[in-house]
Amino acid sequence: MATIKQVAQHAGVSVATVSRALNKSGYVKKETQDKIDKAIQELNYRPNETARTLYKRQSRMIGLLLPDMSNPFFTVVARGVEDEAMAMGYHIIIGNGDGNDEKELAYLNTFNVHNCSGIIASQLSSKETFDSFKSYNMPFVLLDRVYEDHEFVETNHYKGGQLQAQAVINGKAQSVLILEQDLNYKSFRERFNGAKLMLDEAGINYVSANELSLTEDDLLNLIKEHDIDSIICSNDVGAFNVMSILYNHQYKVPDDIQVVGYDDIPLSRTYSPSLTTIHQPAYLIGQKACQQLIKQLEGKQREHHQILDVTLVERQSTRRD
Amino acid sequence: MATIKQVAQHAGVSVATVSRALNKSGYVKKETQDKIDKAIQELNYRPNETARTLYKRQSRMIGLLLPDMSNPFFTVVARGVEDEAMAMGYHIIIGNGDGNDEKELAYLNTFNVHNCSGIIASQLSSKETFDSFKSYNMPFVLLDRVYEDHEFVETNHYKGGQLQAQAVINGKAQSVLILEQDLNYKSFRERFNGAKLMLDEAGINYVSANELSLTEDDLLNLIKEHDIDSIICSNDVGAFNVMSILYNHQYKVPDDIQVVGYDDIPLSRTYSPSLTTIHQPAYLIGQKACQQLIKQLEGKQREHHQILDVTLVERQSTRRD
DNA sequence: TCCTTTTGTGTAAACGGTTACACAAAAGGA
DNA sequence: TCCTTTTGTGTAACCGTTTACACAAAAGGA
Repeated sequence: MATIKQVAQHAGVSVATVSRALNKSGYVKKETQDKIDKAIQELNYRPNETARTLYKRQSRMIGLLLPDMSNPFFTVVARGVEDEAMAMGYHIIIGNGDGNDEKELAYLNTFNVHNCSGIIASQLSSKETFDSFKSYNMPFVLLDRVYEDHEFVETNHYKGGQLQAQAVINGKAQSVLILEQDLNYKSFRERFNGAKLMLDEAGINYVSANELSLTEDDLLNLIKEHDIDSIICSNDVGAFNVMSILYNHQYKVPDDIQVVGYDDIPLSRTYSPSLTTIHQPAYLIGQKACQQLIKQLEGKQREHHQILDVTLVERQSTRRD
Repeated sequence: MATIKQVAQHAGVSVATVSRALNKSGYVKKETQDKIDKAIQELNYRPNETARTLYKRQSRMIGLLLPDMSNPFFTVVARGVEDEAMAMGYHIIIGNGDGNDEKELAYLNTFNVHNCSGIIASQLSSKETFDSFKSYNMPFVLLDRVYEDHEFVETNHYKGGQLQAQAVINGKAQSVLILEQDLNYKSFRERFNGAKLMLDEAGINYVSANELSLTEDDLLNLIKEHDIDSIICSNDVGAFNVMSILYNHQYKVPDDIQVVGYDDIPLSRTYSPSLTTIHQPAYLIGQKACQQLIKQLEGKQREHHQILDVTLVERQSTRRD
């Protein structure tokens, strides 16, 4: 690879001039600029980002920390981040935290020692991790599973919960099972509260259980015991799981039991029966978070808390009047 | 952030000694080592990777170029790469090529100017891109959609195609529709050939069509026209799509039409009906590719062409005797 | 014309590490 | 004891950029 020194030599100027020409900083005579451009062409020169980063103490890289990119929701978020970053001339170092403190901190460290200019993170699994993040003094934006006292992009989970309830109410629910996830996260808690409120108001019975620790037998028992006719799941992948179990035990969806998901991942449209779910603008979340981070980096004005809207998508897994 | 200079000062030694202590290169007296360790502790020092990279002209980063990480198959591959890289002390810069020459070259360039030590790439969309990759003289390993004359990790696509045919033959297929994808890729071509051979041998009729350009109406027409009772899809996501269309037009899977996918993405197990498909060890592919690349980086001996096995997973979307 | 400002360029010092080289002290061998 | 080898450490160059500073030439204003 050619270096700036070689370009300078080839063009018969100093490296400082080449650098100025390159970055359009400072004065450069037209002729000189042309000579330099020609030299760059001929040597196929591309400035070394590492050297740049070292001097500026800032790389044009963004650390992206997700719980697990195998989850289709986060995959789409990641694409949103990635495309936006690419468009703005940034790049992504990706990490999967797996809800594991140590891994999260390891990635935080990685991002730091690589002079990433900022971080986009979802689900810092403990308050301590979050505090560590703050202590690094790197710009960062939280995503989806957020802490109130920091910049974030999320969706309206409370409304999402309400809409889930609305969906089963539309299908004349009598006895509902709400499958929740870790209620330590504000997002899950709000969905849960939203759904409960709505069901309470409608005077509909419900029970709840933790989706993560629920076995197939647990589920079937709950259904029998409470005569469940509607299930609210904490995400689409979970809903598919539930529907699969129902299918294998001769429950008809939505006639015997209706199911509503959360996320609206791409497959929920083509699943059969297609899944009624809450649409979260995953790609947009990623994009917005990236935009917000870059604004933060550049010291531009911005909203510190973006809350995006969610909508109910009614498909075949719930009943309709 | 503390620098090596500060550590040196704090410990009362030179930077060279600190560096040697850090990297366990060269001689360092036990006492000195202890002093340095103490200083590192107290200053919370972590060496700056950028500076390291600049001198060594090698970062511990690997560029990962995928067609599109929204595809669950590649997501899992990516996790395999990521976990393995993490375990070996490397990190991943990720890029989505979207089957687009320009993007692929842009990422190649990014990886290069960031001094990535190597690249793992899938689907270089043209021979020219592939040649560009070679011209950068960076170590790289191809994945899944490979060129014969370079190091790669892939699966046995020919066998995969045969197994797909086997699956529908097991279900007493009479008239098969094969949905293929871009036959310019060896992988798709081999699957196609494998399936055809198998069907020919069994004396079963088949027609084929390109899945990417196929509309819903096209599909329904083909089914009617050729009295199709079995469909071989080029991947699981495509199979879900097909099943969704069949479901909406009152075709029963597998009784009227059986469907077989390819990839065995996580959801194919919970889909209802669960999908008969070809299991590709996606995670393992990622892992192996990463291992192979790192061996290449370290000049270690290795297999240049790894071909992993695939298996048929028979589930509910095909008939059985 | 002389003085001031603008334009254009080069020299050299950073950025934060690694390592070649030099050299001194300690250890080992005769 | 003297010589050789091993051990331990520091100085300074280097990696490839950016930029502060110095300075000269050109342009502009009176």
